Amino acid sequence: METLRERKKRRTRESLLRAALELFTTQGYERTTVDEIADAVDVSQRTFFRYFAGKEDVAFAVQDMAEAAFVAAVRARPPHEAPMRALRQAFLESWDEMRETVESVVPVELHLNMYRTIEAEPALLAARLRRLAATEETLARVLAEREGVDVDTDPRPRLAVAVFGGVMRITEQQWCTSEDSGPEVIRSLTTSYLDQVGSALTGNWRAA
Amino acid sequence: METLRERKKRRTRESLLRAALELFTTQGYERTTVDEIADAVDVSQRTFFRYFAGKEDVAFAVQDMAEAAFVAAVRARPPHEAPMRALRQAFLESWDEMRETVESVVPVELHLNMYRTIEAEPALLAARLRRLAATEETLARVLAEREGVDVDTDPRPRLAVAVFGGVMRITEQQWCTSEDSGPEVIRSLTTSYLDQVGSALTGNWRAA
DNA sequence: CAGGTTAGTGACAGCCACTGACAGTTGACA
DNA sequence: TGTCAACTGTCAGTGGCTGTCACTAACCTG
Repeated sequence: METLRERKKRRTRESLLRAALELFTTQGYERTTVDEIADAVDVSQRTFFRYFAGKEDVAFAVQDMAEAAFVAAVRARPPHEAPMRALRQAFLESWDEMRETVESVVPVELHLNMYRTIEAEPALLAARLRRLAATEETLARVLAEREGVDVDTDPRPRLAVAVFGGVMRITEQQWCTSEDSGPEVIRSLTTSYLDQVGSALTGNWRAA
Repeated sequence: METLRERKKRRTRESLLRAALELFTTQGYERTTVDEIADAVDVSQRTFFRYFAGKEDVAFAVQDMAEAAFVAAVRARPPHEAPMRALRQAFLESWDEMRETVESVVPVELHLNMYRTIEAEPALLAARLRRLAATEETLARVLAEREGVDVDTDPRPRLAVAVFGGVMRITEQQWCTSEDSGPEVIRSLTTSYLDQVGSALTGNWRAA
């Protein structure tokens, strides 16, 4: 049960989040000031900073939720599965859940537009990559535990996750530049790219 | 032949660079203000911003030089070489040249300390990852041209480079946390990790 | 339901990175 | 030596972000 105070808090937070994404995607991240976001929701600038640690935080609030769902899906995979397969299956499986999680806060369309904005704005791209790195560290530890190896002495967990993360990043990038922006495209691009990693490493691409 | 004006400019720039790295590595990046850097060289804050686009730029000035040398080395590899091998060989080969390039501006010791600082400070790590992504984009185009494939339709150049970049990042990370910080360690770590990528992808690590 | 307690808020002042405008200074060159 | 262009300093201003303090609204206890 939610108290009145909590309800008000949640409404303020979600209003700020939504207003921020709307402004970021329409007029750009750099060109949007915190004052504008606060004004759009009719609260003081100081209040904005009580809900979000900074302008960057609000931009990634939704992505963070989706990524958390993905990490949880990886944790839930059967332990006998090979590492790369666990990552792949977790991604495909958590797809619908991620969508629901997102939809509960902001329109999916808005969330997808944010991906394009992030890719276009250097400041956001840098933050995105750092966050991705943090997630990769978490995933590496999960995989290491599953396989019973020490993440600090055996580089393979980190290597596997780095490759997977690289594929995810390239997928995002390609999806952002492509015309048809349906959410299912990401899904097929990811599996396609994962399948091609092997051949990408063993040179002589012309033969194919 | 260098004119007096040019000499003064170069001296000011290198003084600023050195002072900045010294301050960043000793007292931290966030805790160092641009005013401090300018004061250390006895120049106005405004002048600092005429030499460097921002606080971030000065932090990566040396890395940028080293990376440029690496990219040039990749370009110089014989065209018949397989992509991943070209990257690996270029890295090993350009090692000494990178060291010379660095030494010509700041002490190598200082430069190596910056790697640790970058890894430790979130703001710098984010910037580092974004710059690495930019370099990867360049490398992908170089590889694509070598192999005669289209970088926009064939994902393999970007995939290969992403894997290589991932290995480089993990190498840096591991090297930063390890005790012995000799420059040769990076070299051996890189080759070792590159050799293990294959087995990292094909699961069942316990068997090894 | 009256009281005090606590959480959330707004207004203000201040720090720091960064930029534009303008004026002063110094090296280059005829 | 005088002129021009490059370099620099000063000043004012913007935007992200933080600390402080007083005020109000919501909660809780008797």
